[in-house]
Amino acid sequence: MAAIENELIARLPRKDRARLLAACDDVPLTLKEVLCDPGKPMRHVYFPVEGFISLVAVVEGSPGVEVGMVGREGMLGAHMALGEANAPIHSLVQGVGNARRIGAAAFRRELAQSTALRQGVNRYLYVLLSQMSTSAACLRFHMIGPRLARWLLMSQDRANCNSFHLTHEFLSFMLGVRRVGITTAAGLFQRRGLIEYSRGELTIVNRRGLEAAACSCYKMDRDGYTKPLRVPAVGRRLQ
Amino acid sequence: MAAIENELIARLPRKDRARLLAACDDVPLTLKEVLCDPGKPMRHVYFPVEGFISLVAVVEGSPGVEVGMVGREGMLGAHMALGEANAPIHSLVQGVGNARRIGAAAFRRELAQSTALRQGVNRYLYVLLSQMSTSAACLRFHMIGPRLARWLLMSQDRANCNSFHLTHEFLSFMLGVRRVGITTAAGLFQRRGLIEYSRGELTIVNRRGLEAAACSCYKMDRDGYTKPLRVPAVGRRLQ
DNA sequence: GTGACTGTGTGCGGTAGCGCACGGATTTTC
DNA sequence: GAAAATCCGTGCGCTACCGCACACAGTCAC
Repeated sequence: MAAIENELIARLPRKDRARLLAACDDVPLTLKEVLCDPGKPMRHVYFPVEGFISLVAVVEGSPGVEVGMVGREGMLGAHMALGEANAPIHSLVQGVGNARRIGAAAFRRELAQSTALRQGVNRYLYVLLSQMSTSAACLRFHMIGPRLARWLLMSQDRANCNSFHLTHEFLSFMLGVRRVGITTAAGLFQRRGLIEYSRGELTIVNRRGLEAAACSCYKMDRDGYTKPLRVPAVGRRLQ
Repeated sequence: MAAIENELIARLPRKDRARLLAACDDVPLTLKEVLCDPGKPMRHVYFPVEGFISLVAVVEGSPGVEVGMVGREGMLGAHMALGEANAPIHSLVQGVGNARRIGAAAFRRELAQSTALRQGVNRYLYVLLSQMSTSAACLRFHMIGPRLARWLLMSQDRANCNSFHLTHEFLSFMLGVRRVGITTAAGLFQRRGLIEYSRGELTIVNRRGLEAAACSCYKMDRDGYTKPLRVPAVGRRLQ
């Protein structure tokens, strides 16, 4: 097993993990690659190992906005476990890296064989629900600066690396604001020594400072991943 | 069986339905009743028959905002099927009526016994995910007027009745805007003959007109409930 | 090296929605 | 029937963000 592994996979019992990995391909995640479109059937399920994927909601009259992020802690295509073949949402690669990929049918077979996998996927679906509702409110009430800080921190957590390639243009798309809004907010962070960037290469310099600048949703998201990992015994029965 | 029934329950095979109903209480949904708080364990699962429930996300520095609606077409507590006892979000009764209520443990027993119930709940979870992502984007990009129209239409669909008790104050809370914003938008609708209201009693007069005034998210939501009801055969295996 | 392209900074007018505050109208309370 | 509470309308200044447009600096292609 690689030194670094997707966490849902890493938590599986050895036997289940081996079987799942045997059914997986190792694929690169290339920047801005579109992994699925809403309403279209998904052929594969992805377990990111490095890099991460953005879930983007699009409505009429908008270029889209990010409502969720999938990194090493999660997976893309969890809804397959709900018996739905079609993707509910756009998703595209945001941080380059690589992922374990498994075909839809094979994934269903693994689900049928592994209780632990079902548990992990279900738990992740729950986290996703919580994350989306938080994102919705954050999107509505919080200002660009704090949201940008949150986004950068979340990316760093998932990409596991303090510098990544992203332009203001792209960030503005993710946060659903104007490019200029990003320029202003990022410029402020740069002057305060929290980040540095130039021509699409952004580096987080002062993580603590950024945490202070982020809205509370960052903390909520983090808690979302750690807290629900313990479920009461009675809840495990059916998984 | 009552002339009107929750749709998830109505779709169950007769035997499963009878068993589930036997385990249910019939409870009234009273206005502004809080059915669960995030992070706290849920004791019951609700299947609304009439009336509906709002899912409300709260973040720091906001009074909250609605991110989802549960009516006859859905249920509150679907996450139980994911093995999580704790509610992911606030939910409170928004339209009075009544619901089938079942205890958490009993619900898990029913899930274990009924494939059809598992299918229905899973499908509904999928719908909820789609609905939330749409809501997030709608919240961000659409203006008060169209959002208000959408909200009224969605309520009407769920409450199954063209007039309900709600004040501008409450609407402003649901949509995450100022009360005055609602007054302005609703006043316009009233002058255009789409709705009528007075002291907390609001009536939809011209549904067509309201549909024209609503943002496209209304249609997206509707489609969300109807379209995914057909799943490819291969997807059913595990449910 | 020249030109094309990409990424960032700045400026300007416009506006949807905000916070706050007050006034009038109807209903409820006692 | 007087007092209190609820609900709705209006007005005013403010601000965060929008759309648009342009200038400038690295970077890349050839």
